[in-house]
Amino acid sequence: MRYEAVTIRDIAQALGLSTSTVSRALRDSHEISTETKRRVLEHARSIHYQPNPIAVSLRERKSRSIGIIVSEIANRFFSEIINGVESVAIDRGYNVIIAQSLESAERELRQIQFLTSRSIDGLLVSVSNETEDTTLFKDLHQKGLPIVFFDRVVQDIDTHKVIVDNKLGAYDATAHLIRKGYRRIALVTNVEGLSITKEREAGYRAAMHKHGMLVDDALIRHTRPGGQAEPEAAEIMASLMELEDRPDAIFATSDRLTTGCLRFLKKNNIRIPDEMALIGFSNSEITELLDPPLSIVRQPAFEMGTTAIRMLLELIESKRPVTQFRTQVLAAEPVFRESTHAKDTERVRQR
Amino acid sequence: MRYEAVTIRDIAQALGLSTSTVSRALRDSHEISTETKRRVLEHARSIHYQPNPIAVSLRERKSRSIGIIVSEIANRFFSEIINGVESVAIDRGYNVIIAQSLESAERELRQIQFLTSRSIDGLLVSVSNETEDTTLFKDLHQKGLPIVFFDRVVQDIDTHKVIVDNKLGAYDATAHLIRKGYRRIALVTNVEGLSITKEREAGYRAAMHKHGMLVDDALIRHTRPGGQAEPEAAEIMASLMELEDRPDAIFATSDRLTTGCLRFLKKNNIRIPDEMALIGFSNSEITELLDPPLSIVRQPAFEMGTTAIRMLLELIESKRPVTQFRTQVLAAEPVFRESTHAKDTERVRQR
DNA sequence: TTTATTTACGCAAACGTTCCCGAATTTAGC
DNA sequence: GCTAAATTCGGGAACGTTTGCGTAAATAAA
Repeated sequence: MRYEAVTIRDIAQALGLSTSTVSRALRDSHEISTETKRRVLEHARSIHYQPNPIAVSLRERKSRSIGIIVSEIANRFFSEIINGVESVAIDRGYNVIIAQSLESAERELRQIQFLTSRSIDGLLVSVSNETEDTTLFKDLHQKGLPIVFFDRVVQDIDTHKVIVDNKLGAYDATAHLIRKGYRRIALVTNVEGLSITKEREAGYRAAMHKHGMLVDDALIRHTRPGGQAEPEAAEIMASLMELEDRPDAIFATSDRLTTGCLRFLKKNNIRIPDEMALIGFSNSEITELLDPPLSIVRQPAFEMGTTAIRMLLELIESKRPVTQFRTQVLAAEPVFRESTHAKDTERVRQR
Repeated sequence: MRYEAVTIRDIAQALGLSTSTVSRALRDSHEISTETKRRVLEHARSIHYQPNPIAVSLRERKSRSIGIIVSEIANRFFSEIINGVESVAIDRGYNVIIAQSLESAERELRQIQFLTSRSIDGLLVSVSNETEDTTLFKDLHQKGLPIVFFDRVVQDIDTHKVIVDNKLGAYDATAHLIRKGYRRIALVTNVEGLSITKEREAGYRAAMHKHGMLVDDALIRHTRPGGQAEPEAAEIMASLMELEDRPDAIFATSDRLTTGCLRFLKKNNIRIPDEMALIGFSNSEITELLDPPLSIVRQPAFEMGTTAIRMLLELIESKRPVTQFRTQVLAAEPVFRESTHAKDTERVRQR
């Protein structure tokens, strides 16, 4: 069921040349006469010659393709990143193979093995929320496979990384809530071990302290590793609502968590923001169309993708081993809308 | 910058065997003694042997990877399809290479060439809204490359296809609007040449006729090939609003168009559904959280992905050329919410 | 015992490239 | 004129597999 390909040998035979000459002619080597080059190029075009990339890969020991693994494609944040990655990869002649872990460490392992076994030239990684064991990445990195981490990075591997300023983003969101008069601010956040979780929690705490508010650990809730964010957000919300001293605002730190919280609030007819304010990290393009329009912290996902792939290509195409690594930090952009409007009491005061 | 791989030859030398014996042992050939097999397997595991897929591909002339091209990844409908594709591909040992055309015929061509040049075993295609020239697909198909079209299919290529029942879905949506008392129903739809556009328009017309309403062509609007759906939806809406006899309902036939219309209506403070009802094809998971909750026609995207890849694998793994092709039709599911609630007058009448 | 058959393995070609060497021919240097 | 240096090309190995064919040893059949 395979369609027969035209090879370099076909050209050679047709023109009475050797395969080496044809190969060199096609690659515009200086040691081939212009006349021969012309003949080869012309004939190659006429029979629609296409080099076999598999053979080239085998010979060159590289594939001009890179792998990217994210937790899930159907998440605007990640698909935007992928768009960014693809946009520059294509220009540079690289193919990108996309894989998703679906927040499963096992599946992540399997996908990575699949990718590396396909001799990709480099790897772009945002780890799943379930991965604790990072030896696989360490091994690959040590073996010389170029890796760039983005978003959810693993701390103790020394390579290029690109993240957003999660701490500042979380700080801004929290400070905004405080300014608007909210006092009991719950943090509905990701799995505890994740780099982004730590950073965002730090931002939350910093804002609270800065404004002289004490942090109630009962209001800080993490999701479970490997779990589904949306239903977990609902669980968390339910338990928060049972507190004798309920929160008056929610800060959710991911797309799915935010919509999960919103869904819960609407289902239970809890008015936003009067009874409960809501702000969340999100890259959805329709948060302003929600009811109410949602305050969010938006991450520069596309840009994150482009810088990550640029860093990776830098590693791949470097002549000698790179030892100087950097972590690029992008700014997150808070967008404040109705879901965090000033509290009733505050509104009165502000008049 | 490449990490040295462990090959079959390493195993052979270590065990004093030939590469052919090792190869056969690894593939569990019957002509290798169980004892030798045991030794080979054991040693292979101990040194973390991983077969080089590039070499296998070159030898086998197939790559165990398939390509999929969609208009854009960052669209819930397509990312769900991809999820479906991936879920069965992984199980069957296939890798899927994802590409997006971004509604550009040129980019589509380039991506397809890239995919095929990487000797993929098969191709999953939903064409861009800009493609008119389908000779590329015809050539590939004729050369024997297994192709399965999904969603936006090209009519005159005889191969497996999977679509949703666009006509029925559009019929349901339109009939629903009519039942709810809307009379001037505008159709904001995709590029004219697209298969899905024709089918959905046919459903719209059928519903209108069935209910004894005449179709006003001024209310049927198509987007331009290659354009951006959201801004175009806004344009279309603006021009519809300038009609002396305005529509009282909008039926948008894609995700982006629907949100584009919604955004326009909200920006111009047009009340939904009182001044204008809205229903649209959409696979967004948060349409019920919008303001107002949106009536939609949801497509079984994941299932579309799984059936498409199954069909493709059927073609790929078939021993002899397949000549009997089928088109699988999946049912779309309408979900009615507030954005198409009964018209004021109708509401009164219904009491 | 001899012959036929099976078992278990090695040799070498092939997949389509690239590139190191060597060699023939032409050109330059004197 | 002769040597040295370009110039232009071909031979063939290599990348890591798989597999057709050959063959020695072991076993079965006679």
